Amino acid sequence: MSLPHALLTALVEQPSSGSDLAGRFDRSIGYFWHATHQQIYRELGRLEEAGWLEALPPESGRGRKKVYRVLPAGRDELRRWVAESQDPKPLRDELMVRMRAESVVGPTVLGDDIQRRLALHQQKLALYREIEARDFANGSASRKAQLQHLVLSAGIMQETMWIEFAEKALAILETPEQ
Amino acid sequence: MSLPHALLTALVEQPSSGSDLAGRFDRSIGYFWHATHQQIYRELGRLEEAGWLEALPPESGRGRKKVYRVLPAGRDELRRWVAESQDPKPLRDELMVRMRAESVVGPTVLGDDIQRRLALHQQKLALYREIEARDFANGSASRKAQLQHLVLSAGIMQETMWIEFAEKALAILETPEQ
DNA sequence: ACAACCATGTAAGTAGTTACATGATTTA
DNA sequence: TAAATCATGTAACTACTTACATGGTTGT
Repeated sequence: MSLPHALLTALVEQPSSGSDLAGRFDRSIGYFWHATHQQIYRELGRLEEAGWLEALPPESGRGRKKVYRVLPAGRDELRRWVAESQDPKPLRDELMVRMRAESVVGPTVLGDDIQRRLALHQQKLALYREIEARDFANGSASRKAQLQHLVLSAGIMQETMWIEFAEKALAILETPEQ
Repeated sequence: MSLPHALLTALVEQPSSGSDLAGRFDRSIGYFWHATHQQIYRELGRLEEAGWLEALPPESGRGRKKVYRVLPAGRDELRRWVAESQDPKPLRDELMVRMRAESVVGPTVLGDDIQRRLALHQQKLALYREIEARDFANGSASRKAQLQHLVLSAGIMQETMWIEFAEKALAILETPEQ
């Protein structure tokens, strides 16, 4: 279960409010761990309850945002969790189910949807490459930068793979049956 | 939601009982869609309720296995679903969270676990290549065979990518800090 | 002051997980 | 005939999703 630890990580990097976090889970962190604002608020409550976070006193009278920061116990928990061994989660790839279904009840218009998604993945790849050029132009000196670059490059590899797959799929799906 | 359609696909390919399906979801189908026997039995009940499946009369007196086959309505539903457009599911990659956490609270022994998982992925890749050599040795003549080969090759690409990633990660994690 | 939006939250529902139960069949 | 295993199933729980609610803040 990673959501609490994804939040701890995000908050170690930068103390934030729920809505700040929701924003970050739509961008950088969200590229490898998605969460909605409902999940985030609920989990922040639990983490505070567990004594891993504290809410900073509402600053400058503006009674709106509730900014959290990670307590030492939370840092310890995060360090413990990172070192924990985990098995790879069982896969669930909806598209592969569709491909296999197509192969037994097809032909269908599955190709249309793959075409559409191909465009999405090309966009995402372009975005990742842009981030890479902006944030990791030089030779990634520190260990921290190297690890963060590696995470980004995993995203790039995945999008590249997806695009390759989609192109192969289209080649098969769009070839008229003999 | 793909489980019902994964089951329909599996049953179009081959009418089966719940436990047969559980076995197939540990092998071929399970390589891209995981399901436990509890999910399978529950869902078979729903699909029969919906009129998409029927249970064959228990054959030859052995009152044990309940074999299902797909009814025409189920085939129609499957064809409809394949052509439906879907957005890519938001990612949730636990390992990437761990990498990013390592980068802020590390160094930890994360490398040990990656080493262990690297071996698992190498095994899986070897298995996929074996299946490929056995089932798709010749030039994949029919459309059906081409699509099934493509699904398998997606698995091969993914495992290959994972191995590449793990090796890069280990190179960083095992370099002593300057 | 009114509308639009922002930040936080509640409620209800679904998919998937984990632990346990029951009867039927095979094996020692 | 007792033990082990197989096939089917129930129950309780957790994570995630979708839809809605409330009160505070900003802009006109």
